[in-house]
Amino acid sequence: MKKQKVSSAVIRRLPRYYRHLTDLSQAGVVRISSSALGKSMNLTASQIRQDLSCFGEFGQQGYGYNVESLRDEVAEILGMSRSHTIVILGVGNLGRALIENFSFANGGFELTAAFDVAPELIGTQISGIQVYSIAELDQYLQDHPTSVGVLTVPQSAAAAMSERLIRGGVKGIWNFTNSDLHVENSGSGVIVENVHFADSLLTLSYLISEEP
Amino acid sequence: MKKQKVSSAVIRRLPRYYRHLTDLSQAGVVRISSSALGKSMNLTASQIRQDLSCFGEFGQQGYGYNVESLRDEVAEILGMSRSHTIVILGVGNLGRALIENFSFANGGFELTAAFDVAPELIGTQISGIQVYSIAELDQYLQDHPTSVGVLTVPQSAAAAMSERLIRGGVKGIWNFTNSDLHVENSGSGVIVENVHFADSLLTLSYLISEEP
DNA sequence: TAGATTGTTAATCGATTAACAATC
DNA sequence: TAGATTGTTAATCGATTAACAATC
Repeated sequence: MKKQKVSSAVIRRLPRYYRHLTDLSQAGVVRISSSALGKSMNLTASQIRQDLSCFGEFGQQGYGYNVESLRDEVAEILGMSRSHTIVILGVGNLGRALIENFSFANGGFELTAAFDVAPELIGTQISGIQVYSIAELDQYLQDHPTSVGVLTVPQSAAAAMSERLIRGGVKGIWNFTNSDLHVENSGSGVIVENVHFADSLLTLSYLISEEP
Repeated sequence: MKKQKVSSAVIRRLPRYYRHLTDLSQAGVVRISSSALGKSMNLTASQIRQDLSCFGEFGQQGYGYNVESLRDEVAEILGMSRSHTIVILGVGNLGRALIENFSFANGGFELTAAFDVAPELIGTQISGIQVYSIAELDQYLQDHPTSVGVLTVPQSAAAAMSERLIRGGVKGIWNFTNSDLHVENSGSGVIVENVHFADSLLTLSYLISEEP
């Protein structure tokens, strides 16, 4: 794998490559050219070749790319085989929705625990995942090295929970609270990935409002 | 409001401006300069002035911007005062989480109905929102002009539901299914805004895997 | 008035697209 | 071999940053 800083634009396209290649593979497609893949993904062939060249040489002149092996390469690039572990903070509707319906395993993540403050939830299991008291979080993280913490807590709790996750040694925070976490100054190198529903809907609002 | 095509990069920053200005306003801040706002949002002062200049002149030399009135301008630009209506397709965990916990009203949207196939849900209300049978969708959209449809259905149903929403005359689709909808060829001008959890988590996976 | 800060024009930087020699 | 298609270098396009006259 080449060592060069890969631009964020490229990184954000990688999961789409993975998704499309998975679909193609399941549809039985064995090989594909950059121009065919581009057509199906709404990208130029140039861009696809340029993107992939950040990571290596996966194609063959005159042939194109083998769908399955390219898919595997992208999975590897994305770190999907690294057995990351993940815990969820906040078992409200959204936390529960993720636990019950989101396939962490498909992304190479193992969901190991959930945490909440509600006494009626603590000690129960949801889809086989144990719910602990938030009070046990720090100890848990110490005992169980964890790659990512998911923040599905109320916005008012976001900053404090984020700090505890960082102190607990997570490498990333998947933030569903409608706020910008400030982790730069922690010097921890922790990555925050935001899923801002509200921002997303407002973007849509703008786009439909501008229509003629 | 100036008429120029505004770049997607700028549009995606607008909700963040709105969010930060709301916070500032609630914190009692009356005026702010582009450089101070930039510092708090991790943008350059230039970029902020450049962004805002796409839509008009909202500042004053030597003073900066009035927080509250800039916030109101951004809200207007985002179309938040247009009384958009919205319906949810799919009342699983995620649909329910949105109905019960997401404040559509904060974004200027009125949530008017939900649809599902489950007999035990149809006819009930969730947080005051009536759940209809998916079979009634087309008639409903005909009777109640709707701005946006939210797709929280299983991926297998996404394409069909998307088509029915478009035929029903929505202007936008808020897509939570892990798939790329192809609406370009419908010639309808419908806007799709995606919230791809899986892509987001894979991006995070990449970023934490690259760390030293 | 002097200092601060805007909106805008120009300069720089980065990302996308095009072109093409290499080669399967 | 001839045709197809890659990886990469060069050209273009767009977005961000810097600079500055205008002015509150």
